[in-house]
Amino acid sequence: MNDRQHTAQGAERKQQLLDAAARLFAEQGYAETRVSDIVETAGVAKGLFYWYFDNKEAVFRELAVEMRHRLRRVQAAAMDDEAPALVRLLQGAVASVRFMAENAAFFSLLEVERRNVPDVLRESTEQHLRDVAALIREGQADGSVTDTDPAELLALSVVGTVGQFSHLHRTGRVTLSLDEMSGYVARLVARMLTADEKVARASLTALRRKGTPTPAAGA
Amino acid sequence: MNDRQHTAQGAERKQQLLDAAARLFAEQGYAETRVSDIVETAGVAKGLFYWYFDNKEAVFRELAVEMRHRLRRVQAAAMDDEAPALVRLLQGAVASVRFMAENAAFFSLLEVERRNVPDVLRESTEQHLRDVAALIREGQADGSVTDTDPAELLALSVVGTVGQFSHLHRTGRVTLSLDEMSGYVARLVARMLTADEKVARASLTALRRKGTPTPAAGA
DNA sequence: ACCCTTATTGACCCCCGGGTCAAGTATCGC
DNA sequence: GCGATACTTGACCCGGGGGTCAATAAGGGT
Repeated sequence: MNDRQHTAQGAERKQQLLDAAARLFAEQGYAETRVSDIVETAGVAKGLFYWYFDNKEAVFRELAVEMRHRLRRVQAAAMDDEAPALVRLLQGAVASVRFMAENAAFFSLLEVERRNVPDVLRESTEQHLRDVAALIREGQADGSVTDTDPAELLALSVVGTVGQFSHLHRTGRVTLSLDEMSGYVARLVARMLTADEKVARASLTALRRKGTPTPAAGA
Repeated sequence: MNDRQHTAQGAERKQQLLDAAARLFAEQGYAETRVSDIVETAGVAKGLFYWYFDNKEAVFRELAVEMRHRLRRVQAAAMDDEAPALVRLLQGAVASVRFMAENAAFFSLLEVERRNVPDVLRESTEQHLRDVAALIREGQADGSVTDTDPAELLALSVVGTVGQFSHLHRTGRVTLSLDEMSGYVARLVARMLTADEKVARASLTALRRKGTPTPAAGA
Protein backbone atom coordinates (compact mmCIF):
# COMPACT_ATOMS: atom_id res chain seq x y z
CA MET A 1 0.00 0.00 0.00
CA ASN A 2 1.32 3.34 -1.01
CA ASP A 3 0.85 6.23 1.37
CA ARG A 4 2.81 4.63 4.15
CA GLN A 5 4.90 6.60 6.56
CA HIS A 6 8.44 6.63 5.28
CA THR A 7 11.63 7.15 7.26
CA ALA A 8 14.51 8.99 5.67
CA GLN A 9 15.98 5.67 4.67
CA GLY A 10 12.68 4.63 3.17
CA ALA A 11 12.35 7.75 1.10
CA GLU A 12 15.82 7.21 -0.25
CA ARG A 13 15.07 3.63 -1.23
CA LYS A 14 11.93 4.75 -2.95
CA GLN A 15 13.90 7.30 -4.90
CA GLN A 16 16.38 4.64 -5.95
CA LEU A 17 13.54 2.61 -7.33
CA LEU A 18 12.12 5.61 -9.12
CA ASP A 19 15.49 6.35 -10.67
CA ALA A 20 15.99 2.81 -11.80
CA ALA A 21 12.50 2.66 -13.25
CA ALA A 22 12.97 5.93 -15.08
CA ARG A 23 16.18 4.74 -16.65
CA LEU A 24 14.80 1.40 -17.71
CA PHE A 25 11.51 2.76 -19.00
CA ALA A 26 13.42 5.22 -21.11
CA GLU A 27 15.85 2.63 -22.38
CA GLN A 28 13.52 -0.18 -23.25
CA GLY A 29 9.99 1.13 -22.89
CA TYR A 30 7.34 0.60 -20.30
CA ALA A 31 5.90 -2.69 -21.45
CA GLU A 32 9.33 -4.20 -22.01
CA THR A 33 10.57 -3.30 -18.56
CA ARG A 34 9.96 -6.01 -15.96
CA VAL A 35 9.49 -5.20 -12.34
CA SER A 36 12.27 -7.68 -11.78
CA ASP A 37 14.51 -5.51 -13.96
CA ILE A 38 13.76 -2.51 -11.83
CA VAL A 39 14.49 -4.15 -8.51
CA GLU A 40 17.57 -5.80 -9.93
CA THR A 41 18.90 -2.46 -11.13
CA ALA A 42 18.18 -0.94 -7.75
CA GLY A 43 19.77 -3.93 -6.08
CA VAL A 44 16.85 -4.92 -3.87
CA ALA A 45 14.43 -7.80 -3.63
CA LYS A 46 11.27 -7.86 -5.66
CA GLY A 47 8.90 -7.69 -2.76
CA LEU A 48 10.29 -4.34 -1.76
CA PHE A 49 8.93 -2.78 -4.91
CA TYR A 50 5.44 -3.45 -3.68
CA TRP A 51 6.23 -1.94 -0.34
CA TYR A 52 6.68 1.43 -2.00
CA PHE A 53 4.32 1.20 -4.95
CA ASP A 54 0.93 -0.31 -5.52
CA ASN A 55 1.95 -1.72 -8.84
CA LYS A 56 4.04 -1.14 -11.91
CA GLU A 57 1.80 1.54 -13.29
CA ALA A 58 1.93 3.57 -10.09
CA VAL A 59 5.65 4.12 -10.37
CA PHE A 60 5.17 5.31 -13.90
CA ARG A 61 2.48 7.75 -12.89
CA GLU A 62 4.60 9.11 -10.09
CA LEU A 63 7.51 9.69 -12.45
CA ALA A 64 5.35 11.42 -14.99
CA VAL A 65 3.76 13.79 -12.54
CA GLU A 66 7.03 14.80 -10.97
CA MET A 67 8.62 15.54 -14.33
CA ARG A 68 5.77 17.80 -15.29
CA HIS A 69 6.23 19.77 -12.14
CA ARG A 70 9.92 20.18 -12.65
CA LEU A 71 9.39 21.26 -16.23
CA ARG A 72 6.90 23.89 -15.15
CA ARG A 73 9.32 25.30 -12.63
CA VAL A 74 12.10 25.44 -15.20
CA GLN A 75 9.86 27.18 -17.70
CA ALA A 76 8.73 29.74 -15.18
CA ALA A 77 12.30 30.42 -14.16
CA ALA A 78 13.41 30.91 -17.75
CA MET A 79 10.91 33.63 -18.52
CA ASP A 80 11.80 37.23 -18.00
CA ASP A 81 8.74 38.94 -16.56
CA GLU A 82 9.82 42.24 -18.04
CA ALA A 83 10.09 40.89 -21.56
CA PRO A 84 7.30 41.07 -24.14
CA ALA A 85 5.10 38.05 -24.73
CA LEU A 86 6.81 36.74 -27.81
CA VAL A 87 10.22 36.84 -26.18
CA ARG A 88 8.88 35.04 -23.14
CA LEU A 89 7.41 32.40 -25.41
CA LEU A 90 10.77 31.85 -27.00
CA GLN A 91 12.48 31.74 -23.63
CA GLY A 92 10.02 29.13 -22.45
CA ALA A 93 10.47 27.09 -25.60
CA VAL A 94 14.23 27.14 -25.36
CA ALA A 95 14.16 26.20 -21.70
CA SER A 96 11.77 23.35 -22.43
CA VAL A 97 13.91 21.95 -25.18
CA ARG A 98 16.95 22.01 -22.96
CA PHE A 99 15.20 20.53 -20.00
CA MET A 100 13.58 17.77 -21.99
CA ALA A 101 16.83 16.95 -23.66
CA GLU A 102 18.73 16.86 -20.42
CA ASN A 103 16.07 14.71 -18.85
CA ALA A 104 15.60 12.77 -22.01
CA ALA A 105 15.40 9.57 -20.05
CA PHE A 106 12.24 10.68 -18.37
CA PHE A 107 10.43 12.31 -21.21
CA SER A 108 10.51 9.45 -23.59
CA LEU A 109 7.89 7.77 -21.43
CA LEU A 110 5.46 10.60 -21.64
CA GLU A 111 5.55 10.57 -25.39
CA VAL A 112 5.61 6.91 -26.01
CA GLU A 113 3.32 5.55 -23.36
CA ARG A 114 0.64 8.16 -23.06
CA ARG A 115 -2.02 5.51 -22.87
CA ASN A 116 -0.99 4.65 -19.37
CA VAL A 117 -1.39 8.12 -17.98
CA PRO A 118 -4.98 9.05 -18.27
CA ASP A 119 -6.12 11.71 -15.83
CA VAL A 120 -3.39 13.40 -13.84
CA LEU A 121 -1.09 14.16 -16.72
CA ARG A 122 -3.70 15.36 -19.11
CA GLU A 123 -4.72 17.93 -16.60
CA SER A 124 -1.26 19.38 -16.25
CA THR A 125 -0.65 19.27 -19.98
CA GLU A 126 -3.84 21.18 -20.58
CA GLN A 127 -2.78 23.74 -18.03
CA HIS A 128 0.51 24.19 -19.80
CA LEU A 129 -1.27 24.68 -23.10
CA ARG A 130 -3.57 27.25 -21.55
CA ASP A 131 -0.56 29.15 -20.24
CA VAL A 132 1.10 29.18 -23.63
CA ALA A 133 -2.14 30.18 -25.31
CA ALA A 134 -2.52 33.07 -22.89
CA LEU A 135 0.95 34.29 -23.76
CA ILE A 136 0.18 34.01 -27.43
CA ARG A 137 -3.01 35.98 -26.99
CA GLU A 138 -0.97 38.63 -25.28
CA GLY A 139 1.35 38.67 -28.24
CA GLN A 140 -1.55 38.92 -30.63
CA ALA A 141 -2.88 41.87 -28.68
CA ASP A 142 0.35 43.79 -28.98
CA GLY A 143 0.69 42.80 -32.60
CA SER A 144 3.82 40.72 -32.32
CA VAL A 145 2.06 37.42 -33.00
CA THR A 146 -0.02 36.71 -36.06
CA ASP A 147 -3.75 36.74 -35.49
CA THR A 148 -4.69 34.85 -38.60
CA ASP A 149 -4.93 31.73 -36.46
CA PRO A 150 -6.47 31.08 -33.05
CA ALA A 151 -4.15 31.12 -30.06
CA GLU A 152 -5.09 27.58 -29.04
CA LEU A 153 -3.90 26.14 -32.32
CA LEU A 154 -0.71 28.11 -32.24
CA ALA A 155 -0.07 26.97 -28.67
CA LEU A 156 -0.53 23.39 -29.75
CA SER A 157 1.93 23.94 -32.53
CA VAL A 158 4.57 25.48 -30.30
CA VAL A 159 4.30 22.84 -27.61
CA GLY A 160 4.22 20.12 -30.20
CA THR A 161 7.31 21.38 -31.96
CA VAL A 162 9.25 21.63 -28.75
CA GLY A 163 8.31 18.08 -27.83
CA GLN A 164 9.12 16.88 -31.29
CA PHE A 165 12.65 18.17 -31.29
CA SER A 166 13.38 17.05 -27.77
CA HIS A 167 12.35 13.64 -28.97
CA LEU A 168 14.54 13.82 -32.04
CA HIS A 169 17.49 14.93 -29.99
CA ARG A 170 16.99 12.23 -27.40
CA THR A 171 16.72 9.46 -29.94
CA GLY A 172 19.82 10.66 -31.70
CA ARG A 173 17.94 11.42 -34.89
CA VAL A 174 19.27 14.93 -34.63
CA THR A 175 22.86 15.27 -33.58
CA LEU A 176 23.08 19.00 -33.12
CA SER A 177 24.41 20.32 -29.87
CA LEU A 178 21.85 21.49 -27.40
CA ASP A 179 22.70 25.09 -28.13
CA GLU A 180 22.36 24.68 -31.84
CA MET A 181 19.12 22.84 -31.51
CA SER A 182 17.45 25.16 -29.07
CA GLY A 183 18.54 28.00 -31.32
CA TYR A 184 16.92 26.36 -34.28
CA VAL A 185 13.72 25.69 -32.38
CA ALA A 186 13.62 29.31 -31.29
CA ARG A 187 13.90 30.47 -34.90
CA LEU A 188 11.30 27.99 -36.02
CA VAL A 189 8.83 28.98 -33.32
CA ALA A 190 9.42 32.62 -34.02
CA ARG A 191 8.61 32.06 -37.67
CA MET A 192 5.54 30.00 -36.82
CA LEU A 193 4.12 32.72 -34.63
CA THR A 194 4.87 35.81 -36.60
CA ALA A 195 3.49 37.03 -39.85
CA ASP A 196 6.08 39.77 -39.78
CA GLU A 197 9.68 38.76 -40.18
CA LYS A 198 11.00 41.93 -38.64
CA VAL A 199 9.21 41.24 -35.38
CA ALA A 200 10.55 37.72 -35.41
CA ARG A 201 14.08 38.88 -35.94
CA ALA A 202 13.86 41.48 -33.22
CA SER A 203 12.54 38.95 -30.71
CA LEU A 204 15.29 36.52 -31.51
CA THR A 205 17.83 39.25 -30.97
CA ALA A 206 16.27 40.06 -27.63
CA LEU A 207 16.39 36.39 -26.73
CA ARG A 208 20.04 36.17 -27.64
CA ARG A 209 20.88 39.26 -25.66
CA LYS A 210 19.48 37.64 -22.56
CA GLY A 211 21.94 34.83 -23.06
CA THR A 212 21.04 31.30 -22.15
CA PRO A 213 20.28 31.51 -18.44
CA THR A 214 22.29 28.49 -17.26
CA PRO A 215 19.49 26.04 -17.69
CA ALA A 216 21.24 23.12 -15.99
CA ALA A 217 21.21 22.57 -12.24
CA GLY A 218 17.69 21.34 -11.54
CA ALA A 219 16.10 21.74 -8.11
CA MET B 1 4.91 -19.98 -42.34
CA ASN B 2 4.25 -16.78 -44.17
CA ASP B 3 4.93 -16.76 -47.87
CA ARG B 4 2.49 -19.51 -48.63
CA GLN B 5 0.56 -19.67 -51.84
CA HIS B 6 -2.76 -18.01 -51.23
CA THR B 7 -6.01 -18.58 -53.08
CA ALA B 8 -8.40 -15.70 -53.58
CA GLN B 9 -10.27 -16.78 -50.50
CA GLY B 10 -7.08 -16.95 -48.53
CA ALA B 11 -6.00 -13.48 -49.53
CA GLU B 12 -9.37 -12.16 -48.45
CA ARG B 13 -9.15 -13.86 -45.08
CA LYS B 14 -5.72 -12.43 -44.60
CA GLN B 15 -7.01 -8.98 -45.38
CA GLN B 16 -9.79 -9.43 -42.85
CA LEU B 17 -7.22 -10.20 -40.22
CA LEU B 18 -5.13 -7.21 -41.25
CA ASP B 19 -8.15 -4.96 -41.01
CA ALA B 20 -9.14 -6.27 -37.62
CA ALA B 21 -5.60 -5.92 -36.34
CA ALA B 22 -5.33 -2.38 -37.65
CA ARG B 23 -8.51 -1.36 -35.94
CA LEU B 24 -7.62 -2.94 -32.63
CA PHE B 25 -4.04 -1.71 -32.61
CA ALA B 26 -5.29 1.78 -33.23
CA GLU B 27 -7.99 1.57 -30.60
CA GLN B 28 -6.10 0.00 -27.76
CA GLY B 29 -2.46 -0.10 -28.73
CA TYR B 30 -0.19 -2.89 -29.86
CA ALA B 31 0.76 -4.37 -26.52
CA GLU B 32 -2.80 -4.29 -25.23
CA THR B 33 -4.19 -6.06 -28.25
CA ARG B 34 -4.30 -9.83 -27.87
CA VAL B 35 -4.06 -12.14 -30.81
CA SER B 36 -7.27 -13.59 -29.47
CA ASP B 37 -8.89 -10.17 -29.84
CA ILE B 38 -7.85 -10.03 -33.45
CA VAL B 39 -9.17 -13.42 -34.41
CA GLU B 40 -12.33 -12.82 -32.43
CA THR B 41 -12.96 -9.57 -34.27
CA ALA B 42 -12.31 -11.29 -37.56
CA GLY B 43 -14.54 -14.14 -36.47
CA VAL B 44 -12.07 -16.95 -36.98
CA ALA B 45 -10.19 -19.40 -34.81
CA LYS B 46 -6.92 -18.52 -33.24
CA GLY B 47 -4.87 -21.03 -35.11
CA LEU B 48 -5.77 -19.39 -38.40
CA PHE B 49 -3.84 -16.31 -37.43
CA TYR B 50 -0.66 -18.32 -37.53
CA TRP B 51 -1.53 -19.71 -40.90
CA TYR B 52 -1.22 -16.24 -42.38
CA PHE B 53 1.35 -14.62 -40.13
CA ASP B 54 4.49 -15.77 -38.41
CA ASN B 55 3.57 -13.97 -35.23
CA LYS B 56 1.93 -10.91 -33.79
CA GLU B 57 4.72 -8.58 -34.77
CA ALA B 58 4.61 -9.68 -38.39
CA VAL B 59 1.09 -8.43 -38.88
CA PHE B 60 2.11 -5.12 -37.45
CA ARG B 61 5.05 -4.82 -39.77
CA GLU B 62 2.94 -5.65 -42.76
CA LEU B 63 0.41 -2.99 -41.85
CA ALA B 64 3.07 -0.38 -41.34
CA VAL B 65 4.80 -1.01 -44.63
CA GLU B 66 1.62 -0.95 -46.64
CA MET B 67 0.49 2.33 -45.13
CA ARG B 68 3.77 3.97 -45.99
CA HIS B 69 3.40 2.94 -49.57
CA ARG B 70 -0.11 4.25 -49.83
CA LEU B 71 0.93 7.53 -48.23
CA ARG B 72 3.72 7.96 -50.71
CA ARG B 73 1.40 7.42 -53.63
CA VAL B 74 -1.08 9.92 -52.26
CA GLN B 75 1.64 12.49 -51.75
CA ALA B 76 2.99 12.05 -55.22
CA ALA B 77 -0.47 12.36 -56.70
CA ALA B 78 -1.16 15.54 -54.79
CA MET B 79 1.83 17.40 -56.12
CA ASP B 80 1.55 19.45 -59.24
CA ASP B 81 4.74 18.94 -61.19
CA GLU B 82 4.42 22.33 -62.80
CA ALA B 83 4.16 24.17 -59.50
CA PRO B 84 7.16 25.73 -57.72
CA ALA B 85 8.82 23.84 -54.90
CA LEU B 86 7.16 25.62 -52.02
CA VAL B 87 3.71 25.07 -53.44
CA ARG B 88 4.46 21.42 -53.97
CA LEU B 89 5.62 21.16 -50.40
CA LEU B 90 2.36 22.61 -49.21
CA GLN B 91 0.39 20.32 -51.48
CA GLY B 92 2.24 17.34 -50.10
CA ALA B 93 1.70 18.48 -46.54
CA VAL B 94 -2.02 19.00 -47.03
CA ALA B 95 -2.42 15.64 -48.72
CA SER B 96 -0.50 13.95 -45.91
CA VAL B 97 -2.64 15.50 -43.24
CA ARG B 98 -5.78 14.42 -44.97
CA PHE B 99 -4.57 10.93 -45.66
CA MET B 100 -3.28 10.38 -42.18
CA ALA B 101 -6.49 11.69 -40.69
CA GLU B 102 -8.64 9.53 -42.92
CA ASN B 103 -6.53 6.53 -42.13
CA ALA B 104 -6.14 7.57 -38.55
CA ALA B 105 -6.65 4.03 -37.42
CA PHE B 106 -3.48 2.93 -39.12
CA PHE B 107 -1.22 5.77 -38.31
CA SER B 108 -1.55 5.77 -34.62
CA LEU B 109 0.53 2.61 -34.56
CA LEU B 110 3.43 4.13 -36.36
CA GLU B 111 3.65 6.92 -33.87
CA VAL B 112 3.01 5.03 -30.71
CA GLU B 113 4.83 1.78 -31.23
CA ARG B 114 7.88 2.75 -33.20
CA ARG B 115 10.00 0.40 -31.15
CA ASN B 116 8.55 -2.58 -32.93
CA VAL B 117 9.39 -1.43 -36.42
CA PRO B 118 13.12 -1.26 -36.68
CA ASP B 119 14.44 -1.65 -40.18
CA VAL B 120 11.89 -1.55 -42.98
CA LEU B 121 10.00 1.49 -41.78
CA ARG B 122 12.98 3.58 -40.89
CA GLU B 123 14.22 3.16 -44.38
CA SER B 124 11.06 4.43 -45.96
CA THR B 125 10.75 7.26 -43.47
CA GLU B 126 14.27 8.36 -44.26
CA GLN B 127 13.48 8.28 -47.93
CA HIS B 128 10.48 10.48 -47.38
CA LEU B 129 12.57 12.93 -45.41
CA ARG B 130 15.15 13.03 -48.17
CA ASP B 131 12.44 13.79 -50.71
CA VAL B 132 11.10 16.64 -48.63
CA ALA B 133 14.57 17.97 -48.01
CA ALA B 134 15.28 17.94 -51.73
CA LEU B 135 12.16 19.98 -52.38
CA ILE B 136 13.16 22.39 -49.68
CA ARG B 137 16.59 22.77 -51.18
CA GLU B 138 14.96 23.54 -54.46
CA GLY B 139 12.90 26.19 -52.73
CA GLN B 140 16.00 27.62 -51.11
CA ALA B 141 17.67 27.81 -54.47
CA ASP B 142 14.86 29.84 -56.00
CA GLY B 143 14.66 31.97 -52.90
CA SER B 144 11.18 30.99 -51.78
CA VAL B 145 12.38 29.08 -48.72
CA THR B 146 14.54 30.56 -46.01
CA ASP B 147 18.16 29.49 -46.11
CA THR B 148 19.00 30.46 -42.57
CA ASP B 149 18.50 26.81 -41.62
CA PRO B 150 19.62 23.55 -43.25
CA ALA B 151 17.11 21.77 -45.44
CA GLU B 152 17.32 18.58 -43.38
CA LEU B 153 16.16 20.33 -40.24
CA LEU B 154 13.37 22.08 -42.05
CA ALA B 155 12.26 18.80 -43.58
CA LEU B 156 12.16 17.25 -40.14
CA SER B 157 10.06 20.13 -38.92
CA VAL B 158 7.58 19.91 -41.76
CA VAL B 159 7.15 16.17 -41.54
CA GLY B 160 6.95 16.35 -37.77
CA THR B 161 4.29 19.02 -37.82
CA VAL B 162 2.17 17.14 -40.27
CA GLY B 163 2.37 14.01 -38.15
CA GLN B 164 1.66 15.99 -35.03
CA PHE B 165 -1.58 17.44 -36.29
CA SER B 166 -2.78 14.22 -37.80
CA HIS B 167 -2.28 12.76 -34.39
CA LEU B 168 -4.14 15.56 -32.68
CA HIS B 169 -7.00 15.25 -35.11
CA ARG B 170 -7.19 11.52 -34.73
CA THR B 171 -7.21 11.60 -30.96
CA GLY B 172 -9.90 14.25 -30.98
CA ARG B 173 -7.68 16.77 -29.30
CA VAL B 174 -8.37 19.07 -32.22
CA THR B 175 -11.92 19.15 -33.44
CA LEU B 176 -11.50 21.21 -36.56
CA SER B 177 -12.84 19.86 -39.79
CA LEU B 178 -10.32 18.28 -42.09
CA ASP B 179 -10.45 21.27 -44.37
CA GLU B 180 -9.89 23.73 -41.59
CA MET B 181 -7.07 21.74 -40.17
CA SER B 182 -5.21 21.08 -43.38
CA GLY B 183 -5.59 24.77 -44.12
CA TYR B 184 -4.06 25.65 -40.82
CA VAL B 185 -1.19 23.23 -41.31
CA ALA B 186 -0.53 24.72 -44.72
CA ARG B 187 -0.32 28.21 -43.24
CA LEU B 188 1.88 26.98 -40.43
CA VAL B 189 4.26 25.16 -42.74
CA ALA B 190 4.39 28.12 -45.06
CA ARG B 191 5.38 30.35 -42.17
CA MET B 192 7.95 27.84 -40.94
CA LEU B 193 9.64 27.68 -44.30
CA THR B 194 9.62 31.27 -45.37
CA ALA B 195 11.47 34.23 -44.05
CA ASP B 196 9.43 36.41 -46.33
CA GLU B 197 5.76 36.70 -45.62
CA LYS B 198 4.90 37.78 -49.13
CA VAL B 199 6.26 34.60 -50.58
CA ALA B 200 4.33 32.61 -48.05
CA ARG B 201 1.10 34.36 -48.86
CA ALA B 202 1.56 33.95 -52.59
CA SER B 203 2.20 30.22 -52.23
CA LEU B 204 -0.86 29.76 -50.09
CA THR B 205 -2.90 31.55 -52.69
CA ALA B 206 -1.52 29.28 -55.37
CA LEU B 207 -2.36 26.29 -53.22
CA ARG B 208 -5.92 27.47 -52.74
CA ARG B 209 -6.38 28.07 -56.42
CA LYS B 210 -5.51 24.45 -57.13
CA GLY B 211 -8.39 23.45 -54.88
CA THR B 212 -8.25 20.33 -52.76
CA PRO B 213 -7.79 17.52 -55.26
CA THR B 214 -10.37 15.05 -53.88
CA PRO B 215 -7.97 13.24 -51.62
CA ALA B 216 -10.31 10.40 -50.67
CA ALA B 217 -10.72 7.23 -52.71
CA GLY B 218 -7.55 5.28 -52.05
CA ALA B 219 -6.29 2.75 -54.57
C1' DA C 1 15.49 -3.87 27.36
C1' DC C 2 11.17 -3.93 24.93
C1' DC C 3 7.78 -3.39 21.59
C1' DC C 4 5.96 -1.42 17.59
C1' DT C 5 6.44 0.22 13.09
C1' DT C 6 9.14 0.34 9.00
C1' DA C 7 12.16 -2.12 5.87
C1' DT C 8 13.64 -6.20 3.31
C1' DT C 9 13.90 -10.75 1.66
C1' DG C 10 13.03 -14.46 -1.81
C1' DA C 11 10.28 -18.29 -2.61
C1' DC C 12 5.88 -19.01 -4.41
C1' DC C 13 1.42 -18.51 -6.81
C1' DC C 14 -1.13 -18.18 -10.82
C1' DC C 15 -3.06 -16.44 -14.81
C1' DC C 16 -2.59 -14.41 -19.03
C1' DG C 17 -1.45 -14.69 -23.57
C1' DG C 18 1.65 -16.04 -27.48
C1' DG C 19 2.39 -19.84 -29.99
C1' DT C 20 1.67 -25.11 -31.40
C1' DC C 21 -0.59 -29.09 -33.20
C1' DA C 22 -3.27 -32.98 -34.71
C1' DA C 23 -7.17 -33.36 -36.63
C1' DG C 24 -10.81 -32.15 -39.71
C1' DT C 25 -13.13 -29.57 -43.96
C1' DA C 26 -13.39 -27.15 -48.26
C1' DT C 27 -11.44 -26.46 -52.86
C1' DC C 28 -8.98 -27.24 -56.94
C1' DG C 29 -6.68 -29.53 -60.67
C1' DC C 30 -7.10 -33.59 -63.32
C1' DG D 1 -13.92 -39.37 -57.79
C1' DC D 2 -9.35 -38.71 -55.88
C1' DG D 3 -5.35 -37.02 -54.30
C1' DA D 4 -3.15 -32.86 -52.98
C1' DT D 5 -2.95 -28.54 -51.21
C1' DA D 6 -5.17 -24.71 -49.05
C1' DC D 7 -7.82 -23.61 -45.21
C1' DT D 8 -9.91 -23.84 -40.48
C1' DT D 9 -10.70 -25.36 -35.93
C1' DG D 10 -10.19 -25.33 -30.78
C1' DA D 11 -7.98 -27.60 -27.21
C1' DC D 12 -3.58 -27.52 -25.23
C1' DC D 13 1.07 -26.17 -23.76
C1' DC D 14 4.20 -23.42 -21.30
C1' DG D 15 6.93 -19.63 -19.97
C1' DG D 16 7.06 -15.20 -18.25
C1' DG D 17 6.07 -11.84 -15.35
C1' DG D 18 2.95 -9.25 -12.14
C1' DG D 19 1.70 -9.58 -7.70
C1' DT D 20 1.52 -12.00 -2.74
C1' DC D 21 3.11 -13.46 1.68
C1' DA D 22 5.18 -15.18 5.90
C1' DA D 23 9.23 -14.62 7.98
C1' DT D 24 13.02 -11.80 9.49
C1' DA D 25 15.92 -7.78 10.29
C1' DA D 26 16.57 -3.14 11.52
C1' DG D 27 15.38 1.16 13.70
C1' DG D 28 13.69 4.15 17.10
C1' DG D 29 10.86 5.79 20.55
C1' DT D 30 10.05 5.49 25.71
